[in-house]
Amino acid sequence: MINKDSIQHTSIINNLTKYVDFSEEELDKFFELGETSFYKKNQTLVHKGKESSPFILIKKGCLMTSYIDEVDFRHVIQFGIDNWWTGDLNSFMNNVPSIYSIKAMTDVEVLTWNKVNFDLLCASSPNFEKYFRILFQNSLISHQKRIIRNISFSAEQKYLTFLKNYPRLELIVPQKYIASYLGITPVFLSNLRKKLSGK
Amino acid sequence: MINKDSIQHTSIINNLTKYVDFSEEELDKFFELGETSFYKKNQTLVHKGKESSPFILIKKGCLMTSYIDEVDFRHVIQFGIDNWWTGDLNSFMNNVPSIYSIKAMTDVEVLTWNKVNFDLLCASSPNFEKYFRILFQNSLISHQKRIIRNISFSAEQKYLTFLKNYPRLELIVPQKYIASYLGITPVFLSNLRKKLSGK
DNA sequence: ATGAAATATTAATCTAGATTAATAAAAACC
DNA sequence: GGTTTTTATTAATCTAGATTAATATTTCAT
Repeated sequence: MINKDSIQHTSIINNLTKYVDFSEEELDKFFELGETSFYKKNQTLVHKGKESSPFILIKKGCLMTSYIDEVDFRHVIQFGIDNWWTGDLNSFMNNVPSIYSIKAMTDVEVLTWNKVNFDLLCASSPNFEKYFRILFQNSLISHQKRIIRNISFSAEQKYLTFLKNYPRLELIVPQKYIASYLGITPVFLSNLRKKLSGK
Repeated sequence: MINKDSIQHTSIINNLTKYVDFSEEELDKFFELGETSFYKKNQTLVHKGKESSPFILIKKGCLMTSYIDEVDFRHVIQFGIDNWWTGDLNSFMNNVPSIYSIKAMTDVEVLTWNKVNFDLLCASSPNFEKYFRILFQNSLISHQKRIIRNISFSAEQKYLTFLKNYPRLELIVPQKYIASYLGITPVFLSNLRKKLSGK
């Protein structure tokens, strides 16, 4: 049975089958257990300290995940775009309130799984365990690289790397959030940009 | 069949069965495919840019993973102790030379898997996929927390958090490596320690 | 135990990036 | 389309942490 949405789902399927050889039925199960929803730009999907986070696959658009500290200061920890997974993993897996806030930077369409459906999915075939193992593994590798950058790069190097890694995002996301992601102040990022543009 | 080493392996088994319900046979397979080796303090297990990294489970002792940059400057990215997994995941999974150097901080005993044996292990039972999925997932959660600390904590906060997270390590590991792990200079860490001791 | 090498401390100076505050430019709203 | 709100720029000042260099301490090899 071919899924009704299969045309829109092509790029997701390409992504899934990149590492694991899923059958038609498995793919159907995947979409069947996921729930599609839409959010408007600037809407908050997950509120810090309130509901637990679902596991989110972004179909279209851009989401921003941030940590809000004790003095209500926002620290951006991730941007996600088309085909990226996001969500507060800890909140999701252990059903505790999210420590992050997740907000739409553009209108977005997402597929989400709650813990129950995620467990059903994993239980339905070991291929999903494998897929998520590899997904987390790759994510871990890039998190390690980011830590190296944090420790050893200057603000300028971090910014240039960001531009390389997320070429589109500068046009979509307010600069102050990019500064926060890089761990620098918006004022300093503005100075940096001026300096770089004069080169 | 009870494994000969089973007494020494108790704490590893406790760790494995914490998240996944492994059978006796599965545990046997685990130890059968892993290779035990011993290293002396200060020995380098994995050389940056040379061999690919195995996947390493530390049975006893302390390993340090560091990234050596273009100008041969060392950036410590992880300490591992008893029961921790370590290794250059990317190098291991894709069979490319390690970008990290892994060095023994104490005499160590490790169990290692090469890619072939890791794949055999994962293929032998979906329980291993599940175990590694959860392992990577948890590791991801703590990497995210570390990124938040990197972005938002002062050197002092980072150091205090380090002491809480790794209470024993300060006595084992030269201070300059701890400074590197925190992303500060050894000189500044020394100043910090003096300031803190006077409180 | 003794000397050589590695590590840690201390003090002086310097700088990348923070902070504050005022102005300019963009977005958002009715 | 004008007004309010949010975001970005610019400039002046400040500080956490870096750098350099000299001294003290610890570790290691013989």
